[in-house]
Amino acid sequence: MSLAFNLLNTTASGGRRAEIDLPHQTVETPVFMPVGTAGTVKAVPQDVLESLGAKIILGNTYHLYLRPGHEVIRRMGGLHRFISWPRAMLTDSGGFQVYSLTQLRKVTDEGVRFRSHLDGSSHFFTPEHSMDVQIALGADICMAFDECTEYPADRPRAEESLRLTMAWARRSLDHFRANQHQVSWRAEFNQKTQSLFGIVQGGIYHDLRRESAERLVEMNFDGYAIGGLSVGEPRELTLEVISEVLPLLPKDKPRYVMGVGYPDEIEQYARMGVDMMDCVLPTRAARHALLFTSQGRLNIKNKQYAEDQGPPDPNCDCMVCRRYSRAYLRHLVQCGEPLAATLNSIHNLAYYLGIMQRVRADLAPQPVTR
RNA sequence: GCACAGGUGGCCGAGCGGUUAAUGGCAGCAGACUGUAAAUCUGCCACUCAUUCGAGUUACGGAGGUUCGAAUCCUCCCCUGUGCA
Repeated sequence: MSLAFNLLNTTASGGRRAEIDLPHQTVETPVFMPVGTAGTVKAVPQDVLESLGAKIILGNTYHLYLRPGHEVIRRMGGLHRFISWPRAMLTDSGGFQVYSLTQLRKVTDEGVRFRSHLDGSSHFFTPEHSMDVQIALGADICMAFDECTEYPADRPRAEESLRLTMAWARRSLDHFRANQHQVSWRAEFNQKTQSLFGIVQGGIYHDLRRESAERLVEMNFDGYAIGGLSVGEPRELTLEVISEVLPLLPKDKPRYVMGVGYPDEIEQYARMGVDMMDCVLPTRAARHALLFTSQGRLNIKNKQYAEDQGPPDPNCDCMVCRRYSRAYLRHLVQCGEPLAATLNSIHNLAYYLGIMQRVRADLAPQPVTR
């Protein structure tokens, strides 16, 4: 008893409008999930996230295990309570770190040995360990421990990576099923527990992707993610892989494309039938002074905005655009003021969440006309 | 007034006879960021000409001098800091 997926409408082009009932929140999809790796969506307070309409955010197993430690978080009542986030959460498994910390880890069949990027200490992650940490954290959705395959990966490399991810998916699922009853909030939510998603890998090879999807579906996860994308491959390939994999996934379960994307990408994928997406881009770009607007990219630190009294995006009614000028935002960036990161992040998240809201409206069941 | 220590490109600061248009850092200008080792990284940053390779000009407080060659050595002057009067 973990998750209920209520499909409300499907369009001809494959787009889906649905609701995912999670213990902490009902999430309307397609949904964009802001990334809060270390227990914070960087620079944005939780109450602001709520007012922006964010219904589900991410946390990261690897980072929170290292600091403050999953046992600390367990003792603090779980991640929701620890960071004071009442809505839904999803934790990534650490699989992406197998990819991104390539200089700091060693992969074996058994698991991955990481050297901490914080202090160099050694830590061994297995699928079982990732599940234990994620159960301690207590997010509504957990992710199987995978290896995010890099790009480019030649055929033998993609096969080997897939073999590993599939074996780890099995182990993740078995360990998760055996231990999911331990989640701290189970009694509070009518015996509901966490959900576990499997992750499709296979690089850019369609048959590997297909094999991956089929094997995961057989294992019967609560939802399915497409991973290993947005790791440097051309956009057309990303699109190709998503198009190839989506039809292979069960229609009655959530589909999640991990780590995407630019504003036009998330809109495109959502209209194709992707239910969930997450990306660091809106928040990272914001901290680096790049705003996404209805008129395109806006590098707010550019000199040309020094005396621009207009709002960052004239077509945006977010709390930042309603109140502050481009000139002021640029000034904050120039001064290195922390508020720059906060305001820029709020706008970018508002923009991303706004895109999803529009797409959801478009995908909603239309009133019958006759 | 005397004694030390100094005056280097927008700022700070290396260099102390030749591979120096001058190391670094900051500021400035621009670009990149896709399940966050990222409030990070990359490029440019004297002037003029050239699309590129490049060419030329002016530069290390000022003026002289020594030397094949000076930001670097010498002389005088100006200025700054500290100490003593």
